[in-house]
Parts: sequence; C-alpha cells; structure tokens
Amino acid sequence: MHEGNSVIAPPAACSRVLDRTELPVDTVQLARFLIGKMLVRELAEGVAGGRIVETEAYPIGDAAGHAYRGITPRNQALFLERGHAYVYVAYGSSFMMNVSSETPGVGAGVLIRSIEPTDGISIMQRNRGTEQVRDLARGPGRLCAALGIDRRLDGIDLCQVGPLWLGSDGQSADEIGQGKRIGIIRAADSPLRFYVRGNCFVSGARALNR
DNA sequence: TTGGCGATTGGCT
DNA sequence: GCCAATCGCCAAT
Repeated sequence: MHEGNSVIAPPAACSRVLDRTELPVDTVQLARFLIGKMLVRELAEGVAGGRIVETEAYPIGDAAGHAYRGITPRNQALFLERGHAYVYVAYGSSFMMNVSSETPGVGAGVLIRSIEPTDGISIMQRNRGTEQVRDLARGPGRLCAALGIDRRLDGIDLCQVGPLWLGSDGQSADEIGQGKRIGIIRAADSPLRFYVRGNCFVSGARALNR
C-alpha cells in the first residue's frame, strides 16, 4: 500500500539531526514520536538508513524492560539521558537497538523494530545477504544486521551526527497504529507498540490481531 | 562457577 | 505454523 514511500521520501542523509530538546521526556510519547523519523548509519562504504516505521516502548517500571532489575554492565546505556543508543544481543545472534528515553539515571527505552529503507540499499543487501528490500530491516535483528549495528555503538549519542543518528526530513508520519508488543512474556498485554498503518515494512503481521 | 533464559530469525513441513 | 540454533548475561549456587 505504501511501497511508494521509499521512492517519495527524501534520502535519510538529507535529514537534519534531531535535537535532544525535541524528544519528548516520556518513553511512550517518544516511541510514538519516533515513528516517521529517520535512522541514519554512516559507514566507510557510505550512508545507509531509512524511515522508522515500527517502535516499542519499554517505560519506567515495565516488567518486560531490561532496566527493570536495575543497572548492570549490559543495560547501563538505558540509564543515559534520552537519545542515546542501547544495543544488546538477543538469542545469541541478533542485535537489538533501543533509544534511551528518560532523564539521566532513569532506565527506560524505545526499541526500534523496523525501518523502511531509503539510503544505501545495496549496502544493506550485502550486510543482510538478501536482495529482498522488504526484508532488509523488517524486525529488530534484521535492522541491526542491515545497518551494521553492534555493541560497539552501545551508548553513543543519537542526537549528534556521527556513526549512527536520528534525523527528521520534515515529513509528517502517516497514520499511526498501536498494539501489543511482540515476543515478550511479562507485561505482554500493554499496547506499547507503534507502527505506520498499512506499511509493508512493519514486522509482526501475525501479532497484529492478537 | 553454572544453569536457564530470552524485546529473533530462517528453514522446513 | 512450528521449531531449532545460538551465546551473552545474570541470579543463584
């Protein structure tokens, strides 16, 4: 339905970087705010990235959140001021990327689940080992693989142009849907997942109707 | 020091 | 749709 967005949307590299003061100081609001924004990765081979079409909020006190049991060496980036990257490994082989979302010392974050590729398609195809554009960054593990995101980027500031940053191309987001988060056990019923309605680059179609 | 557990993915039925 | 692979992290021993 919205396949044309990848053609219509300006390249992520033309975005202006988000200023931290623009980010809502609330995890759930930030998850909604980030829909339609750009995620830009700068690599030696060039720029790759796209439009954020799916996020999940893991707010303060959320039993499903990695910050729930307090700060540890793994999750300390979640406790940085909003707008920093938290990258971790899930299931042994998939990296996941979050945006820290609260004030310094408070642990919470927004999981970036999917982007609609706009820049560096060939770079992402190589990183993912597939030609299928729809599958390049649909899902949190695929997204990180496509953009070459790993623990080395844990803790970096996303509100500053660099290896990985958040941008805005000035376009308003399409209609935003909201539903249950995917793949968790605890607090599974909270409607903390946000996505662009009808966008084919959103993951978890199966979970939509649960 | 160790055992269990995932905010997933991809291959196979 | 079902299920195995995979391994860093951390709570409990």
